[in-house]
Amino acid sequence: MTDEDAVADRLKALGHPVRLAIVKALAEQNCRCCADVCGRLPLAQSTVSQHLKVLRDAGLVRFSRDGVRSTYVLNPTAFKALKADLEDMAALAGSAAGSAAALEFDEDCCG
Amino acid sequence: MTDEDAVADRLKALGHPVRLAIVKALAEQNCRCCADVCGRLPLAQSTVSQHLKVLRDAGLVRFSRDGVRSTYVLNPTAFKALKADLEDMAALAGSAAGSAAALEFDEDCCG
DNA sequence: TGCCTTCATCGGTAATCGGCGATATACGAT
DNA sequence: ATCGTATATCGCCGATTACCGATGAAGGCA
Repeated sequence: MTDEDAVADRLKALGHPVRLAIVKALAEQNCRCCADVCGRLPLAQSTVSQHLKVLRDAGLVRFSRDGVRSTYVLNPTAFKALKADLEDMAALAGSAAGSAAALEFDEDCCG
Repeated sequence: MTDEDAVADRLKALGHPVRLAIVKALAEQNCRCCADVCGRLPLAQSTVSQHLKVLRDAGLVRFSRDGVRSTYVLNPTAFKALKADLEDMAALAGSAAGSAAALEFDEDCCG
């Protein structure tokens, strides 16, 4: 898996409203087991477990089993990396748009 | 569509390696038509057009028709907004992880 | 041992996605 | 009017996703 694909996987993992809600839930309290997350969402436990697995596989969430419970914690490193990627894209988008505006007077772009 | 869903849609739109490559291509040169993007990717024109539509529908890319050509330009506002969302999440993840680390000495979390 | 709780995984189903070729649209040039 | 170019859309398909209920695995407790 290339680096780009890993970024795409993480973005894709976050690209679902339920998983965004799960991330929010995990952020609200620092320590959360699966049942807690289930309690906040109108979804079956199996569904929530699968979404948690997606976040886990993407590396966005760390997980440890404590006896019967599983504890899920957001992985700050992954989120920071993703933030940096978005920053890069935003910078590129900004400069591209700036140049494009300048080119409104220059019709022979798109060669 | 709620605000959260819009964020999810944008993340989802970026959550595909081909679409990331398209964003990169659009960023490299400030002005790009569909054929240019097609030239960089080993995909059929119809496929590229559909990916561009996904990016367009998500609001990540602006588009205008100049005669026969379509010009696609990255939308810096959308990228900045997404960057801000990721910053928020990274901050939440950071504080949550910090508290979780502190809780390594406090076993009675998770109710 | 047997029961309860917690969570993960399996199996099935409906919906969506990603890709393609073919076709449609729309414009410029001849 | 016709042709060629550039792009969008349609129809189709195989693969994947999202959801559920049911089942399985494993710890805690009586």
